[in-house]
Amino acid sequence: MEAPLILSNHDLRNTSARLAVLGIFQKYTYALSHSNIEKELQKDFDRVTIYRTIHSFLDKGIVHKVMDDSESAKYALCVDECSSDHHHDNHVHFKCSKCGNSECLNNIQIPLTNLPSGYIATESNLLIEGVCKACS
Amino acid sequence: MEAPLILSNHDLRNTSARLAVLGIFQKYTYALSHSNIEKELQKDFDRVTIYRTIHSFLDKGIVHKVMDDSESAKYALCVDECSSDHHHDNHVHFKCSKCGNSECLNNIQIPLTNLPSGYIATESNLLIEGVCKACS
DNA sequence: TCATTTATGAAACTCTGTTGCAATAGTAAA
DNA sequence: TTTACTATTGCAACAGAGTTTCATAAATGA
Repeated sequence: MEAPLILSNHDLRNTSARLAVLGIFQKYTYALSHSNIEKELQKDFDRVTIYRTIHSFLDKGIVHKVMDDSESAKYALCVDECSSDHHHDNHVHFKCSKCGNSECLNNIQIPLTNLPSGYIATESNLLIEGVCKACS
Repeated sequence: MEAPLILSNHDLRNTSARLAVLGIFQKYTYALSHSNIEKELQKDFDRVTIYRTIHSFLDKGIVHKVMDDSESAKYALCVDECSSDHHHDNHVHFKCSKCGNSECLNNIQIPLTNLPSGYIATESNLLIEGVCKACS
């Protein structure tokens, strides 16, 4: 989908900062951190603007947070099922120990797990670490 | 096991900082962050000492890193199978969205996942979010 | 085009985590 | 017990991640 349409569909104004950041997310297949995005941007947006852009994307369900064991948070585009009400809640991510990139494996479902009694699951995230296709 | 014995078994000197931090890990059933530990300590150890203590515990396999979606890293005691060579590599953690605590579910194994061809898994971490027994 | 609302930039700040170095405490052996 | 060696600690300084406030600028709907 076109970036300006994605923004307006999610009730976000079409600003140059958002279009630029969204374009970067669309360009990469793996999860990006704030500093990844900052370096990739041509125009010099303020650090704070980038943080706020990421937060607005998170709020509206355009991107989701990717957990890996690196210091800082990473984000990746949601698949179509995500919305601001309800993030797609069964993510599998793969982090390559060689290149350090984290990819979403959208086609793979997390198998259900039997929790101890009294525990109620609402969301689950599986992070698999190893060597990715490009590095093996 | 007694704290001083745990330290010497893992080739770490018995210092007051390490005994104090290890005592805190033994006291709580859920994963702790650096700041959790700092607040909990009676005696005023230097921030850096606490960081280094956590790192030495990680190195020696006394604690492992717990991933959740919070800003800062959290750590929890390893089960007995861990060693400095080989961390137990199939962790399931449960994060409660009410109290915010992350527990290790040591009895639960992560089901195997079929990866796309070319991907090689060496480790996997499953984070389940929801409501814990104490909060439900 | 105008008024309103939302987004941006700048500065200042907090929190997390690291590094280098000198002083101190543990440990093993004499 | 004392010594000598090595590991650990505290301190200072730093780098990076992330947030808040507020005045200015840009987007949108009328």
